[in-house]
Amino acid sequence: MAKQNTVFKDAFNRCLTLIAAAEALPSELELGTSLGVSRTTVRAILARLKELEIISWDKRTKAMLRAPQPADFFPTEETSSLAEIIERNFMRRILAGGAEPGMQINELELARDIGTGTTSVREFLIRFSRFGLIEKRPNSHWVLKGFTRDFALELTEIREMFELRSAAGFAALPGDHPAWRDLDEMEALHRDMLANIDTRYRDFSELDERFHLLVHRSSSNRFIIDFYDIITIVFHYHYQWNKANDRERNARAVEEHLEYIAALKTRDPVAVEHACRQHLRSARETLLQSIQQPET
Amino acid sequence: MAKQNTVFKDAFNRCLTLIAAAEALPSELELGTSLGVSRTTVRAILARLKELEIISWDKRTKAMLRAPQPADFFPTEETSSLAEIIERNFMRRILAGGAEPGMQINELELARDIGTGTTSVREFLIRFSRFGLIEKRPNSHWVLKGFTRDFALELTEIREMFELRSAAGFAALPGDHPAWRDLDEMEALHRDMLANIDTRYRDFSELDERFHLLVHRSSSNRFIIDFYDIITIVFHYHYQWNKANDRERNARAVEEHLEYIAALKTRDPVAVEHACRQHLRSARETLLQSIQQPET
DNA sequence: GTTTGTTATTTTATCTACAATAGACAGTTT
DNA sequence: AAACTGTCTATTGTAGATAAAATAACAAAC
Repeated sequence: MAKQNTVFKDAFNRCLTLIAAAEALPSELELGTSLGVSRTTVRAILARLKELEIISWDKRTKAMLRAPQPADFFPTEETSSLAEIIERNFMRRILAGGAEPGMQINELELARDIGTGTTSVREFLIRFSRFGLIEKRPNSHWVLKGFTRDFALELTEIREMFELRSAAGFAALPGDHPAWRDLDEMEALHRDMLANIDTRYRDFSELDERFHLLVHRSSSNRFIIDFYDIITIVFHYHYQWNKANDRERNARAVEEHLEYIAALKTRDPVAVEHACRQHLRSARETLLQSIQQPET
Repeated sequence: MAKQNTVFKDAFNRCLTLIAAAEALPSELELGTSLGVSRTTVRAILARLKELEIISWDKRTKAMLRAPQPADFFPTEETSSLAEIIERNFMRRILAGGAEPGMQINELELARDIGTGTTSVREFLIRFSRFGLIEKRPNSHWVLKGFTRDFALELTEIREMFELRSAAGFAALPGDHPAWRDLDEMEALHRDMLANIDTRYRDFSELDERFHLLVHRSSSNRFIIDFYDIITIVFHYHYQWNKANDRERNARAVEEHLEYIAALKTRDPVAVEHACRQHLRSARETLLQSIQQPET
């Protein structure tokens, strides 16, 4: 197999939920842009919808025949791209499993375990290397540097520099900048979550990511925004892995975000810095607490 | 061809210059470590040396038969790794050639032009993408973001944050830290160069890189050190490409480095920050001047 | 003028194969 | 017995091939 048709399968599934609501089907081109795929793929999707007799399709007359059933969807395992599969697999190994720093990483072995070719694994490792957790020895293996205390400290040091700068930049944005509206929206989402924190606290990870990204984007510096990818992936997997006290931790974090947002709105640099530092301090604590070994 | 034997050829050449001086040949293992290659490669080198009748080789008795001739060396074109070739080629295209931002990059075309397989080009692009000059559209092409004024400003913004922090960290190192000796050595190199600036100014690029790396290393933060790769590659190719007034520019920079070094030695945070800012300001000016188009 | 049918072409994502290189182990020499 | 060498195996680096997906072109249909 040269290429899995995961793009098709994933778009097909999304298309099913999309059309379940709407009655009339839009044009091919329109469907393509709303699903984020090309016309070739859209036509493949339409062909399959017709085959399953979910829609009738003759030229530009497309009509719903029946509502999509759960059985119509492709299984979710088949909709993730290879890169996602490899990432999940790899992160599970190095975060959950006992992966000691210094361990060697073998491309072929990794590929076999995941059930994929070496090329994809290789490309993943190259992309992943920018996160500073692995390192390549040319003509030889990769070395796992490990999710150590040092790593967390170095990561948060940069994060704090960047976030303080971004926050100051945000507070200095002109009053008619669209970011202020986004911030209002963000505040509403936080208040919503806080009101129903007992049932919603698991969704905090995603909200957290969106909030900080909003702040960082105001820096309009590609290096700051790109660096946030590292934070995102680390915290994303970290949340999945370390669930101790997450209800309280997240509730506290939502409150801190609200204070941070309020400070931004005052546009007072001193207040912003104070709220930002406060939140960053507890984020660091949370991260450090989850790392067992007291590394040098 | 599955793999070029550039490691062998390069190591062979270095071995020729190495043994030209020494009389006796060391053991295979020793030779391997001093050339930075494995025993397999060392044995291939020895076999060729014997074939060319430069040495006699029987088990552990190895003796020089004649001095190496220029003709014995492999041509330098054959000693660069594929990654280096691709990098040079690509940088020439995007820096020297008129590469407009927004241009599409085609893996296959690039590979054909360079005379290599697509895999290597692809891997290069993935590695290179962390420099923020190109961006990938999944399932589609790469987009050149271009070496624009914006890029230079974003790059120098981060550089200045990191360097100020590193410089402050350096000044705070304990007095017996080995970095102080390295700094003395670095100072001597600068004085040497300044004394013969008319003939030596072309070597400044390399000295510059070494000096700043020394400062950054004191941060012992992998993200700061890694980021310096971007600075290095940009300035490296930038020097090759923009030679206007380089004699004066470099002379001035050497002087600034000496002031910077002197400030570090005082260990006075205020003096350090002042000298550091001074140097960073002129480095930024130099970079910006070389970018023609006044981008938004 | 927008949408579709049709068809062809281009380009990426991924697999497989193979030479170069690294590394391990056992045997040999001093 | 320590250092070195002969031999073998494992792994990486790279090329080439192939299916999925994107892109393009254009006439026909609405």
